[in-house]
Amino acid sequence: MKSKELISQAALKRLPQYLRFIKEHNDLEFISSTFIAKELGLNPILVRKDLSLACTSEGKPGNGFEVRKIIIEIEEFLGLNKVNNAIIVGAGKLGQALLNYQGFNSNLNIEMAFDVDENKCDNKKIFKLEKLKNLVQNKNIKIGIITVPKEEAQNVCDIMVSSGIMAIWNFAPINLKVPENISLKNEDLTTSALILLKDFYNKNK
Amino acid sequence: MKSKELISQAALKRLPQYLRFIKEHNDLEFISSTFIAKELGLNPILVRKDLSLACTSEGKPGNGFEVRKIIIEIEEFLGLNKVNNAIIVGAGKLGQALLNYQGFNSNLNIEMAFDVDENKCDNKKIFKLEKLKNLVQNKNIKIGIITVPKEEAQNVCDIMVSSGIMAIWNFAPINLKVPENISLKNEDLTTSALILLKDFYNKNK
DNA sequence: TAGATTGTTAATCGATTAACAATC
DNA sequence: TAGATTGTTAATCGATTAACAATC
Repeated sequence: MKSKELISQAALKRLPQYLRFIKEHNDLEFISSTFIAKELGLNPILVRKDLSLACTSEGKPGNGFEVRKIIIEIEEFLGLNKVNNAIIVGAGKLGQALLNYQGFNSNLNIEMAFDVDENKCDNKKIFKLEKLKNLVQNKNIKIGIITVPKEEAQNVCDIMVSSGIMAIWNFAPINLKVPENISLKNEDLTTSALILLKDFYNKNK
Repeated sequence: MKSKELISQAALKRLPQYLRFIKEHNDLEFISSTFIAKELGLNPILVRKDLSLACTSEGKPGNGFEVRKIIIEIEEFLGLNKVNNAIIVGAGKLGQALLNYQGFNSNLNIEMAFDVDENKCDNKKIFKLEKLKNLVQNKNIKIGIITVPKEEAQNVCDIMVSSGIMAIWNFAPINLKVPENISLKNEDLTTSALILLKDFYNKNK
């Protein structure tokens, strides 16, 4: 088995895009990097490079990659076949949107939701925040999602960390402080909107 | 006025982070790149470089940057003082979350929401999708947000483009096709979650 | 003046692309 | 065989970091 370098953040963002595209063409037996690249507006060499990092099977010169195989291999590489149990704190609109989100390929399973107000949402059971530590530890959950207002985010984050949560997906617009062994991903909607607007202004000036 | 190179995507993502941090310290008269960098876990030279791209005023050797001034200049650079009117299509939970989101510094103003079902949300007026083109053109709105299921996303996107929308913020997990003069920002929650999970597994293996 | 910090120029690093021989 | 595509090695490009003289 060839030893693999650590994949870059950039490549990691492209892989789900490839996967989506390849799955849309699962009627084909083979798919080439040329084709993928052209449709997604990327460089074919880049696509090959990325695929070589994620896949164990190799492409067939002249034909491309075996569709059936690389779908499985990319999914395997991205960990899409594992179920990851998570909790969410903050049962406002955004929290509920994530609770109901169909997009997570059963890869991320939000098992429980917490809020200071346990009646926030009518169609799901919401637990009081105080119960978090106990439940998280009993169920051995390692992933936490923060969808509370920014004023409460650091506090919630600290509670999560002290309860054994090791990966935090933060939707509050604030720079959270976490120990460095904790994985943190900020989903900063404000910044995203800003990037879009900037691009828009650049194109139209 | 010194001519500025086009700012990189990476720098553009850091600037809001700086801004947030600097604003938290608006009791100071001066703030140094050293201090900002240390607190945010970045390289001070990088911070200086980024600030030099966004700000017109220069730092004072030995002291740093004038807090009052660079807050204004970064906001100006990021366009945070402009109000950008937008529409949203898809009034489900995620759409409602965005409609109610307090985080957009009044920078992004979602003026109207559309859905196939005009009774989707009780506390806001939702317009029928058919009315989009007329309303968007009358109000001269250039920014559209897509929060519909992925099956409908491309159709909604096409309607937006043909109505004059020039910048699209897409929350559906699908690769939309848009003409190249249109700005498109995909907010792919699935991919985000995946990046977090990957990092988590890397750290804990 | 000494200490801190600046902005600039050059060096390094990593990611993307080009060139090309090998293979189906 | 000819055409298409592969994976690898080397070149390029862009972003980050280092070195350092200038300034408060």
